[in-house]
Amino acid sequence: PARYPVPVTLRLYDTATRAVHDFVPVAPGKVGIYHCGLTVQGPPHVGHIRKEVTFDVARRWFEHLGYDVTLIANITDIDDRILAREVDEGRPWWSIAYANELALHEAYAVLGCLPPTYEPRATGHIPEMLELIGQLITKGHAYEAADGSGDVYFDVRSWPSYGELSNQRIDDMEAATDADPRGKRDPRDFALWKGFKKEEEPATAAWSAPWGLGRPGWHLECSAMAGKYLGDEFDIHGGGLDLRFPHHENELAQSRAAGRPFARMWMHNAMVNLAGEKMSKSVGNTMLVSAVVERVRPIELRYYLVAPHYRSVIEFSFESLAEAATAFQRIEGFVLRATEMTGGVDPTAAVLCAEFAEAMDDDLSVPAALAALQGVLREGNKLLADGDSPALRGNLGAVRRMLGLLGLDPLSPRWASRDGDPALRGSLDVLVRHLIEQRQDARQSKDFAAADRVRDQLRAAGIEVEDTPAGARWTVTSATAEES
RNA sequence: GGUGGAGUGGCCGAGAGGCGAGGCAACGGACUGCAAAUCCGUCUACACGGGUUCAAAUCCCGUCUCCACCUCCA
Repeated sequence: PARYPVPVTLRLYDTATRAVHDFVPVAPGKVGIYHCGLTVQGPPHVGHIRKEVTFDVARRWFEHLGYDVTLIANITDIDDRILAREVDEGRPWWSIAYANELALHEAYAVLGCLPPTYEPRATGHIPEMLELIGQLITKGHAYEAADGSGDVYFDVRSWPSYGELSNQRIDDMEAATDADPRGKRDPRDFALWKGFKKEEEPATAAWSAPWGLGRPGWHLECSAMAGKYLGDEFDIHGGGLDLRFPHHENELAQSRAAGRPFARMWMHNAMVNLAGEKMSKSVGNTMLVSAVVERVRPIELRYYLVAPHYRSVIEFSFESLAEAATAFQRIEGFVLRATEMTGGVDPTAAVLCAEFAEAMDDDLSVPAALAALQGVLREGNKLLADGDSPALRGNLGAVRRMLGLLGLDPLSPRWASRDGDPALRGSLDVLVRHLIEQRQDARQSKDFAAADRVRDQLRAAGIEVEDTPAGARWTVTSATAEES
């Protein structure tokens, strides 16, 4: 439940003004966030999922601050590329879109992202889009194409502040579309509605409109859906930085031209690069989420994506990914050992570390927040040597609280598959304990060769034994390899 | 041509005028039968050339390199 009023502590970078501002919500205690989901022309890659993870962390922090969060992420399930794939794949475009939508949901779940409040599909919002186009035509900001194609364009020259988001002037832009005027008044005018081309496109991809059969333009979809679920004015519009222009610029122009104030601020995450270039389908250098999670555990991939600041470019490599996994294992190791020692704590009851909160309030500075976590963790590791104690419980709770806010608590039910079936694990524990006792006896009688033999046998089976002040503990180290 | 962003120690990755984030790796020490884990310590960096200042990785000028956007892109 939201606390009212929520004190303003959060500062966020706004792409439109290129500065950090205090976050002041449209409605007290509430925050509405819209971020552009996926054009479901293929399964999600690491770059796509970085965006999901970024907004998932933002959402968790807003909720922590007491805001009632409405998070909307759309699914663009109709566009040129999806239609083009119908021919390639030999099945209907809508089937391809849906399959990729399911793959996106799978990736959300695998990476521990909370589902959005709602995930509207473009094809389900044609009436809202037609209404918006109608308003724009009435106000003189949109027109039907002169070539009889049935297209409707936004008239950029009619909107003086066009370019405000990306800080560009129309006359400075490269007019790449000059070669193909398509009945436009200005080459930079963009399509709100695309007339149906019956000889090239399936009939299932056409809707009727006052301007004839057709389908919506990409930019329009987001304006219509954001307006429907968040209102004419809402708090944050997000997405990948590559969408700033033209997509977000166009959304902003058409929404404001229709008389809607639209997003108060814009939040963009930086790209994931691969081999020095933005990961993207057109470049052909994508790394699918499904492929990466065969190499590292999903929680480790999440750590890799969350740990740098969201506005810093990530240069993807398996080397740096492996390093992140090692770094995370140190954190996880403490949580696991301290939980064994204390019998577990309730992280929601823990006090949140002030440095962590300050870092997160400062434009979601996860790197500084993790540094704060490391300090608490180091203290916890010292306490661990002395056995169970209220202080250790405090540190464990604090660490898990911080991790939970980043979606990285290894004991969250979300990651429960880590140790496999609990019943199987119980059976395994009986057997491993038996071997550990044998080793213990051998050590007692100083037969270290025999003791080491037991340890080596277990290691060969993928089980690592460590001696602690409280006795030996074991962990499965090759779990991921065996599962896949 | 236009609009933004970045170049930090072996690596990853923060910071943004003075007090050296953090992690990984390496090395030394403690602990251990030996390990593992952990703790303590070591390794003193900011692309280059000028300038401002008592003081510059941080500000200014110039140069080089890289990335993103101006075409579908998270």
